[in-house]
Amino acid sequence: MVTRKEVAELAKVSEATVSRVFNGLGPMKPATKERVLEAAKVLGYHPNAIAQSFARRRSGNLGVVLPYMPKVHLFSAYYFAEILSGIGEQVREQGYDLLLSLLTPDDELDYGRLYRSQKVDACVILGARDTESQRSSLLQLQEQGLPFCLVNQRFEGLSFLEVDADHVEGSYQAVRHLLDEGYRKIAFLNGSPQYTNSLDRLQGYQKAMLEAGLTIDPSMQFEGNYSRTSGYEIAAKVWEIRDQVEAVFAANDRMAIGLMQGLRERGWIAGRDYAVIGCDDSDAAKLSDPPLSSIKVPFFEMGKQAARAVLASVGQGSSESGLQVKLPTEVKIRQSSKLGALRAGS
Amino acid sequence: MVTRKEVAELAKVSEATVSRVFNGLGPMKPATKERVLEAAKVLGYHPNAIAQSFARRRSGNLGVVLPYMPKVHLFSAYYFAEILSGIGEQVREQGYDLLLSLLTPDDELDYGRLYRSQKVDACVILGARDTESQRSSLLQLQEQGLPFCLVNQRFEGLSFLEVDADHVEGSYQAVRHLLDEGYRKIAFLNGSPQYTNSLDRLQGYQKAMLEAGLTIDPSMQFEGNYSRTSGYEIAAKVWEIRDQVEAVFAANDRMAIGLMQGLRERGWIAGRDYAVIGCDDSDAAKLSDPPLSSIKVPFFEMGKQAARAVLASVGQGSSESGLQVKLPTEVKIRQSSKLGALRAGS
DNA sequence: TTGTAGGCGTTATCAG
DNA sequence: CTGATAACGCCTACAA
Repeated sequence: MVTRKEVAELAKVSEATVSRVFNGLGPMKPATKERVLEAAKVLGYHPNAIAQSFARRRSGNLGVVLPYMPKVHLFSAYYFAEILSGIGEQVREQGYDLLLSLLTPDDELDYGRLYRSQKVDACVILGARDTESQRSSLLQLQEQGLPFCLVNQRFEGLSFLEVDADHVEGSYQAVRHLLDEGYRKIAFLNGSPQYTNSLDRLQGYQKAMLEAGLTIDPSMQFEGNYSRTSGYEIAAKVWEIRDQVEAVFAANDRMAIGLMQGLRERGWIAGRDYAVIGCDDSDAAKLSDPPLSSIKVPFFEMGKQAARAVLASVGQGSSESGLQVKLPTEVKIRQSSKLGALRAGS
Repeated sequence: MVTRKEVAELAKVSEATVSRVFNGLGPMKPATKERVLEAAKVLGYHPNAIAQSFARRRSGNLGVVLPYMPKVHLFSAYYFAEILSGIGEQVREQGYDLLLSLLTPDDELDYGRLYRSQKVDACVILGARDTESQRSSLLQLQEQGLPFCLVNQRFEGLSFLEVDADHVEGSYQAVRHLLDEGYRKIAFLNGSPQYTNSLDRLQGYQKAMLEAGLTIDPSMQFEGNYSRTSGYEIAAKVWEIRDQVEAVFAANDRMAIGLMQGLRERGWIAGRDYAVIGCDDSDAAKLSDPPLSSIKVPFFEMGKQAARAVLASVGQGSSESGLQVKLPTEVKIRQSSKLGALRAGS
C-alpha cells in the first residue's frame, strides 16, 4: 500500500502538507496542492481509513443493530430496504460507513459491545422492545454518553433519541376510514404491547371508536405476534364471533394477510364479506388478494432522520439527547376495505 | 477510555503482557493472567478495535455490497434476511464485523473504493450483473488481489469465487413438475439475461421441455425485470395467447404473483385455469392467493458459504481463487400448480 | 503557507 | 515466561 510518506517525497512536501491537501485544511498555495494531487495520482495513493480512524479517535462507522429473528420475519422487504437505504443515504452524505450488527436473542442485553470496541461512533437501533433488560441496557448506554437513536420504538419515561411514525394518528385514520365506509363492528388485531407501536395503534383505534359513539369491546381485540401465521391462527377466533365482526384493523400487513387467508378458507372473503386494513403498506399489501388497504409509514425518511439525529449528537456529549421525532403516516385504500357486499347485506 | 497502559500499571506487568493475555498468546503464568484480567475488569478495560486493526493491518470487516434499486425491489425480505443472516453467522464465528455498502448505480463501477480505504478485508457482492463495466471492475479487483465472493451470479470465462444455487436443476425440476401434472403448453417468464440465474433457468426449462419431446417456442418466452409490475404487465401478453398456454414457469415469485394478478383481472385463476410456479420460495409465495409453488433456494447457506470462502482467502494472496460452489434447490409445491380444472377440461 | 514532532493504542519482534 | 521497543499511517498543535 502506498502511504502518505511516499506521496510527500514525490511531491517534495512534508507529510503534513499531504494531509492538508486531502483534508482540505488550511490555506495553501494552489501549486503545492496540484503537485500533491499529481503525486498521489501517479502513485495511486488513497488514505488509509483505519489509520485515519485511529488518529481521529473516531471510527467513522454508524452501527445499525437489528435483532435476528429466525422464524418471525419481523421486517418486510419494504421496511428493510427503505430504512436501510434511508440510513445509507444520510450516512453517505456525512462520510460515514454502515456497520451492521445482527443480534441474537442472547446478546440483546449487550448493546454496549459495539461501542466498547469503539468500532462505531453511534448506533441506530431497530426492532427494540420495551423490556426490563432492554431498558436497562439502553439507560446504561445513555449514562456512558454513547449516542444512539431508536427507530419505531419509544420508551415512556426515558429520554432517548427516537424517530417514530405517528401510529396513533395513522390508526385513527384507518379506523375512521372503516367507519366512513359504514362499518361499525370493527375488530382489532394487535401485536405485542412490548412495541410502543402496538400501544399507539390501540390508542388510535380506541379514539376513533369512542368518537363514533361505539364501545370498546375487549372480545373484539386480539393479539398476534406480527407474523402471518399468527394472523392465520387468529382467523379461527375471529370466525367464532363472525356475526359480531364487519371489519378488522390489523397492526401489520402480514397478520392482516394471514387473517385473510384463514377466513378465506372458511369462505369469508375480504372486501366482500368483511373489510380489512393493515399497517406498513409493505409489498405484501400489493401482493395479496384482494390488495390490502394499509397505513403507509415513511420508513426511508425515518431511517434518514434517525441517522442524521444520532450523527449530529456524536461530537457533543449527547447534550441534545431526547429529541423525539414523529413522522406522519398515510392511509392507502385498496380493495380489502372498499365498500363490498357486506354493507349492502347488513 | 481506559487503555492497556492503565491495566498494565494496575496489574504491575508490562503492556505487552496485557496484550498477551487478551490475545491468548504464548505461555504465561496463570497468576499473571489472573492479575491482568482482574485489573482489566476493575478498570472496565476493553481493547480498542480500531487500534487493533491499525496494528494488525486488517480491518476485521467483511464488506457486503448490494446495489440499491429504488423501484425494483430486487431482494425479497426472505432473501435479505436469510443471506445477511448467513453471512452474519459466519462472520461472527470468525470474529469479523459486517460493513454494509449500498451502491447507487453511479458507483457500481467503483467496487474498489471500499478496499482502497482498507475498511474491509474482503467483500461479498450481492446483486451483481454481467455487464462490461462490472466485469472489468471485478477483474481489476482480482488483479489487485482483493478477495471477493459473488453470490447468485457467475461470470463465464472468469475465475472468481462464486456461490450460487443450482438454478438449472431447480428449473428443470420445476418444469418437470408441471409436465408431471399433465401440462404441456408451458410458457416461461424470465428475467434479464444479465443475471446468470436467468440463463440457468432458461437452460433448465429447455432441457425439461426437450426431454419431454416438446418444442421450444420463442413466442412462449417472455422477459420481465423481476418486479411484480413487470409480471403484471406481461399478463396482458400471455392473455393474448391464452389458448396456447396451460402453465407458466416464472423466474421469481414477484413476477409470478404479478402475472397471477394480471390474469385474475381477466378471469383466469391460477391453480384453476392454468398453473404457475415461481422461484425463490420467498414469503410472497406463502402470502399469495393461491399460495404459489416455487423453487426454494438456500439463501442462508449461500451467504454463509460465501462469507466463509472469501474470509478463507484473506490471508493467502487469493491463491485458491476460483472456487465455484453450487448449492441444491428444492421444488415446493403449493396450490398454484396443483392439478386443477384445466387438466380436466383440456 | 509549510514543516516539525508528538501522540493515538495495539501488535509483534527480540532479548533476557 | 516477561519486558522493552520499534513500527503502523495519519492528525494536529506549534513553530517557523
